[in-house]
Amino acid sequence: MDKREQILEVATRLFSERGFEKTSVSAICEAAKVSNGLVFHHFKNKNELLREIFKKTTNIIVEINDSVQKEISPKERLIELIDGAFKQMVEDKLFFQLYLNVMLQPTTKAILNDLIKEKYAFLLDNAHKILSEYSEHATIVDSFMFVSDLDGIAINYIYSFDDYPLDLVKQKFIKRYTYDLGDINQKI
Amino acid sequence: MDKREQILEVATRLFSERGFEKTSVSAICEAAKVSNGLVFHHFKNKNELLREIFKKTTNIIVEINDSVQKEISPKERLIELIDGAFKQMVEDKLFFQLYLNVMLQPTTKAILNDLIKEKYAFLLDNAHKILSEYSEHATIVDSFMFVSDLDGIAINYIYSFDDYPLDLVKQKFIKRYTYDLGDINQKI
Amino acid sequence: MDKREQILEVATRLFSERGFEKTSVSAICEAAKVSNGLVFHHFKNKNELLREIFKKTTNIIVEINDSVQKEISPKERLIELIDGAFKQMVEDKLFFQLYLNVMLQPTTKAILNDLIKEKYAFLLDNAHKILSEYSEHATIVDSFMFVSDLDGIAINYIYSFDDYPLDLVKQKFIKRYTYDLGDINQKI
Amino acid sequence: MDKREQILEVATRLFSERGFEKTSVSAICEAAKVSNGLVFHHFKNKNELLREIFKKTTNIIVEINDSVQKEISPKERLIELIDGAFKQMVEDKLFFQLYLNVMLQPTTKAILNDLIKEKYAFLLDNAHKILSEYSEHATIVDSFMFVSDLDGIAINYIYSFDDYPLDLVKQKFIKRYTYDLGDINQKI
DNA sequence: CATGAATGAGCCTTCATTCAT
DNA sequence: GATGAATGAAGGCTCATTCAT
Repeated sequence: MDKREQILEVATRLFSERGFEKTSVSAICEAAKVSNGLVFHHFKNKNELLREIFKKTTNIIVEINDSVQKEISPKERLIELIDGAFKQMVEDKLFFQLYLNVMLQPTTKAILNDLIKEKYAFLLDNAHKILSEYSEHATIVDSFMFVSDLDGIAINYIYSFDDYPLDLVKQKFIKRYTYDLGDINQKI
Repeated sequence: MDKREQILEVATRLFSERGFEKTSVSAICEAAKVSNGLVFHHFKNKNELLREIFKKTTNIIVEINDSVQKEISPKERLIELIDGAFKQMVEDKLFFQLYLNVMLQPTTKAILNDLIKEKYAFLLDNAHKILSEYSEHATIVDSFMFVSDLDGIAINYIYSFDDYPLDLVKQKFIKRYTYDLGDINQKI
Repeated sequence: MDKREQILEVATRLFSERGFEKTSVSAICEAAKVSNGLVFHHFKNKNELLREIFKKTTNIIVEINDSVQKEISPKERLIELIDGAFKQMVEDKLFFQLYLNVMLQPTTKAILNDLIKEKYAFLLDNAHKILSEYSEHATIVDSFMFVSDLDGIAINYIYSFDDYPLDLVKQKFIKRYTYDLGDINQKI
Repeated sequence: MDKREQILEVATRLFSERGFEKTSVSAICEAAKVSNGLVFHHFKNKNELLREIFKKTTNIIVEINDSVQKEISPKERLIELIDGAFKQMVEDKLFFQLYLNVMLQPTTKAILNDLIKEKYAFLLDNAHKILSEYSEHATIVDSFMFVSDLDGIAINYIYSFDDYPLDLVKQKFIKRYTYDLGDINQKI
């Protein structure tokens, strides 16, 4: 049983649940049944551990976006992208918690600045690619909004209270982007 | 010069800039030119100080929403609400930072749970009122999305990198809500 | 009973006895019957504590040198300076231990670099003044040697083994400097 | 390439440069390009490594003193001894650093106590032999002072600041011991 | 109301050392 | 001989909080 992996796993969970600052290295070690020193044998320091986790977990995003590359129509592809994002909100709540938590905390944001920037560019780029394929009127502003909208929904679903109507929101969201771009933009 | 007020002011700024966890009481006292013990004379503890600040600052939200209650058409009222929200993102960046930061941090969220819940209900309610007045087809789901969308835009504007096209986003956003609800919903 | 003073006192003793690196802050606190945090309330950090101690203790050197300024002949003054230095080796062994220890440890030397430099310049200067008054042939090289000699004797007396013949050394030392400079230099 | 030797070499350098306490075993291993465990395979522990190094390096002293045993006059022999000592200060600064550092650090002194004692006795003895051969009036006190003087000069040359006039000091030092003992002692 | 000394728990990190391979 | 994962104690330091004045 790889103890390094074990540390990563436990740390990911605890960082997500409690936040980075509020998760002590000792807490991780205790939960991972590992000595205190081992963390620093495998990772330069707590910050580097966070970076490692961030890199690893954000690859999920890439995978979602990549999985959409099948031989389907642009519209279906767009819907599938949205579908993937919503599915992930439900299945990887922890991941989203970590992602948002880390982005909104000045300290942690500084630690991960380069990685966040990179990932953000990727998201934007991907959204732009799929939106453009769907509608020739899609602008970069639409991509910014697409990403913002998903973030906003994630935040409200995850951090707001239980009664968030995610399914209904999803339906409206799909309608918004399949209708908006396909028809509205061109009308206006 | 009221020292209690001074503490509140400085603490608000520091909490916003550095995050709650990363702002020590001593740091606040130093910046406010006040002795260390005074904070605990005026506030039960650091958590209570945060609650006080949260209560005070979130009243801005209420005020924005209230200021919209003039004698104007529902559409104008909706536009004015959106306008106010976007204006605040620019003018009260710090306030948004604090708000988001605090909501996405498990610890601080727990501290403020009741207050956040209350404020969230208010926002939702207010959005619903204005949206309903504008379109009879507006559902509660629209309100959820309206709030989500604004959160998402705020997050991306504030925490993403400098090049967020806030003005263009705002225009599209207004279009989205004046068009969407007025026409689309009723079609579908 | 001033706890700050108490910390300084105990720390001086422990630093001298065990060396700076090998004296933990906790050890100081335990010995001074003071809580662990208090050290950092009064001193910025362990290094700064050392600097404070160094400043305070090296003032003894200044005092010795100053106490020689009576209305006596240059020769008597020189002898009195030597006398003072030897007396201090015996009475303030701890101080010398600290001084030498700190100067020869790369880390601590770095911490105190400016202070050591300053103190060294003072010693050299003072030696030069007194030697010059005694003999017009005294050069700066004599001052360097005077200081070196005293350091060497201190080191050997303090760190070598019990049988160092300090009194006899002192007699020879006085002879060396009263004879050497008065007569030899002028011959050569 | 013998890894044991490599460890010894690197450790000697690092101990001299940074001091024993401030040199971690890992630092040695990294610099020696050797695994962490190997040190403890070859040496019982860090202390034993220091002892080994001390034994090895202090043999240089013996060699200097031994190299003086040629067929020359006592005065020349004395001068050559002094010459060797001064040359070493310049050439083996690191060695002196280690030697002084270790002697003045309570912890390390304890570790090496027997070895230091032994080496000190040797130095004293050797000085005494050479001084006695040169002058029948030389006493054991002269030997103590001879050793002290050299230590003092070394300390001041190595740890004081760049401007120590070693060459001039050396000239005066030779004069002192060739003149002092040859003439002064017998006068007084 | 206001100060600041004092506390003590907890945090991140370092490090000598052991041990299975 | 050689590796490097693993341990656990200890270190310097931070910080919310209390309390005498």
